[in-house]
Amino acid sequence: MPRAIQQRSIETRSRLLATAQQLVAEQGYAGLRIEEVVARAGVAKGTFFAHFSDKDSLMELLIAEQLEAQLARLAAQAAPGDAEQLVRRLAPLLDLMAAERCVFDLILRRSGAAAREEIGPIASWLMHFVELLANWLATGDGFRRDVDPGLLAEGVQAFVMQVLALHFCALHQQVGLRKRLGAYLRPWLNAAS
Amino acid sequence: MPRAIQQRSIETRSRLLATAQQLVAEQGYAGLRIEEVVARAGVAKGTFFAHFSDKDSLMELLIAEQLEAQLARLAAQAAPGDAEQLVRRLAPLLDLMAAERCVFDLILRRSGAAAREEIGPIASWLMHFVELLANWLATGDGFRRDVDPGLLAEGVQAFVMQVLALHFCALHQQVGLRKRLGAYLRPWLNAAS
Amino acid sequence: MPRAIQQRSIETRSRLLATAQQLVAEQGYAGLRIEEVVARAGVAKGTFFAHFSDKDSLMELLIAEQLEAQLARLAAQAAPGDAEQLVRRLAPLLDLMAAERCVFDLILRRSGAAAREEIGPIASWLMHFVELLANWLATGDGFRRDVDPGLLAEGVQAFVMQVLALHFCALHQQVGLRKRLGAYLRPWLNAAS
Amino acid sequence: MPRAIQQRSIETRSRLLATAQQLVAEQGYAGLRIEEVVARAGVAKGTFFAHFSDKDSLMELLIAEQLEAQLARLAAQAAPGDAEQLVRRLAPLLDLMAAERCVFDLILRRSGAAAREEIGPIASWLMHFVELLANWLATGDGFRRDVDPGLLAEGVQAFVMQVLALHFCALHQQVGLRKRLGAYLRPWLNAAS
DNA sequence: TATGAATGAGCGTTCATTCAT
DNA sequence: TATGAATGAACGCTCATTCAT
Repeated sequence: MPRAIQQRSIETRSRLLATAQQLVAEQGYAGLRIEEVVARAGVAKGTFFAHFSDKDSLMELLIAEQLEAQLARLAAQAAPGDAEQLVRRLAPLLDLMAAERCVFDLILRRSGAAAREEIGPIASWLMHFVELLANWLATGDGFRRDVDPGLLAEGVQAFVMQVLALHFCALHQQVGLRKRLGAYLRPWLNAAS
Repeated sequence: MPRAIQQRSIETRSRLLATAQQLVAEQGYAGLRIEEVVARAGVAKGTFFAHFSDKDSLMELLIAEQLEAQLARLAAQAAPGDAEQLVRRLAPLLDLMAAERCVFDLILRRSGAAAREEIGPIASWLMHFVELLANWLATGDGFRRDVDPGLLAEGVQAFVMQVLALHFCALHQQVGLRKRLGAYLRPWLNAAS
Repeated sequence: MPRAIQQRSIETRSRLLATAQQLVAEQGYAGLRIEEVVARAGVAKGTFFAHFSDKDSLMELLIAEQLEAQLARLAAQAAPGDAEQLVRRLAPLLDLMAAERCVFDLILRRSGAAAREEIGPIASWLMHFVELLANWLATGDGFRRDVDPGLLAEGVQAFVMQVLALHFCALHQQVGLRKRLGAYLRPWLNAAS
Repeated sequence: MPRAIQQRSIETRSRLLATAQQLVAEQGYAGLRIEEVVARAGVAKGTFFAHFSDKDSLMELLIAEQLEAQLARLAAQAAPGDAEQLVRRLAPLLDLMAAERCVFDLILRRSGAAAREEIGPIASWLMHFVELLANWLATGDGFRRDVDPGLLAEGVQAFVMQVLALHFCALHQQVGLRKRLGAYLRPWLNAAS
């Protein structure tokens, strides 16, 4: 008879999460150290790994949480009418992903798992995100109709990633994030006029 | 008063490169160890760091060399007529980049520098690659004309990267590399029929 | 919530110390290699640095241990009656410090910390050594009374160091160690006769 | 028939010395790198070692030059009357030697060579310094007469070194340099009153 | 004399992860 | 569940010195 998960366990886990979140807020994801997390949470290192399979899993949870919040915000809005509007909608998401190189890396690393069985929080988020995009693209008048909205949505994903990848290499590119995305999405999405 | 670079220096450098290449051939990029390189090349560790700033720089050179070889091969060919042909042309390049996760990672990390001043071998290669694509896209009859070929070419880059990123996440996806790229490139490139 | 230090940790630490001591006995302090220590102790290098901040810290511990042993031996003896006797008492200590250049260097580097808060093993030893000297000098009939014994003791320290410094510069000076120290200490310590 | 030393050689040597002096002025002795010296002097590394046996020799020359200047200044003055005055006289010398740890280390390392045949610039300086001290101590009325002035002078050396050694270990001790030296020298030097 | 490429041997570091208790 | 000591494997680095040309 497997016992219910103990109360203490739940508390420890959420304490670890909260602590990690705090540390990320202070020092960013790149500066996150398990050592610090456990020290501040007042547990042993081993305890951490009893709750999370590895560091990436923790980070994935934290990042996915932020992404989900943005997704919820997007989902609450009406479909954008054209590429221009879409870019504007995506701006906060871009900023989130562009904040830290390692965040983008993790997203890249975990995003494709969408095609597999074991779907993590980020892959799951991405699926929903692409679904939302597909819905939008199927709805808006300004979008092309000759291509499957699902494929279009994946293309949007590709361009978002491209824009982010360039962002992390070339300096002084913050300004261009949205502009560049717009340049890609207009010919990709817009209905032939 | 900088004097000429000595012959010995050139030899040592190329010996290090050749040795590294050999080791990569034997064990892959992921298995490359500097200690092994210098040991087999018969030079001191300090000598390595006198020639290359770090391990990544060496790897970048090796990878860029392979990429350049492919690019030369492509450049010798006539422009593809449509997306279908283009995908076929790009297949060897895809295989190269898909061979090892760490290779793709390095390419991603270094590719965007194209927009900056200090251009490394990979960024330089990418520039030339995109230029070639742009030329092709400006030439082929089957490609759309309503978008700047340079932008089209960047889009191809985006889709190549997307396809590769997915490749490394989902297992058993090798088969899909080309197919998936085709699915993206057809609507992106083809002239409206 | 710091818990108790585990037994295993204590064992590992003392194993490292014992191994290092052994290696010093075999090859001297100058020949001590961390890699050898960990290899022979059967622990990982990381473990070493979890126990000692760096190589110098380890050496300081080992040296301090020997110095402490000598100090204990001295402390067990009655106070010397005059400078002559004092020099004879100090001979083993001199030999210890004169055995290796790097030992003396470390002692010099660490000795003065006596005046600070963070007192390492050597500085701590030196404090006790000078205290013992002061006690002796306050007791013996043959020592001058017009100067504070603490200051006298510090002077002895100065002369010991001088003698050692000379020892390491001029070759073939071993013979002179005690003689030279005597020459200094007689006028410094002896009661005006 | 050995040719005279070439003019070019002399120039190179003095250029190296001047350059090194400049770099020391900018970054201190501890920051001195042969690489920088030769780069700025516009010669090859090998050339440096054709002129100086090693880095220490160069530093010894530079340091000895400063020490000699101070010694000349001292020699031009009349003998101090007592320990108090002596300490005041030595203050600039103390400051010089206390400026950098590595300077003091080099002096310590080279000072004892006085007892050998191959006398370097620092050992030579020290000999002269101790001679001057001996002269002074033989002259001044306030100094004890029961001990050979040469030995007394060596004692002064010992206390100077002691004071410097302490200076480099304990922080915030600059203030105490002279005071501490005075405390030692008074009982060591002063005529019994 | 001058050159400058090569040497070399070991240190300190990293920190997510494992595992015996 | 929780603990926390131990792991590990390679990297980057140092930079005065040597030596063949």
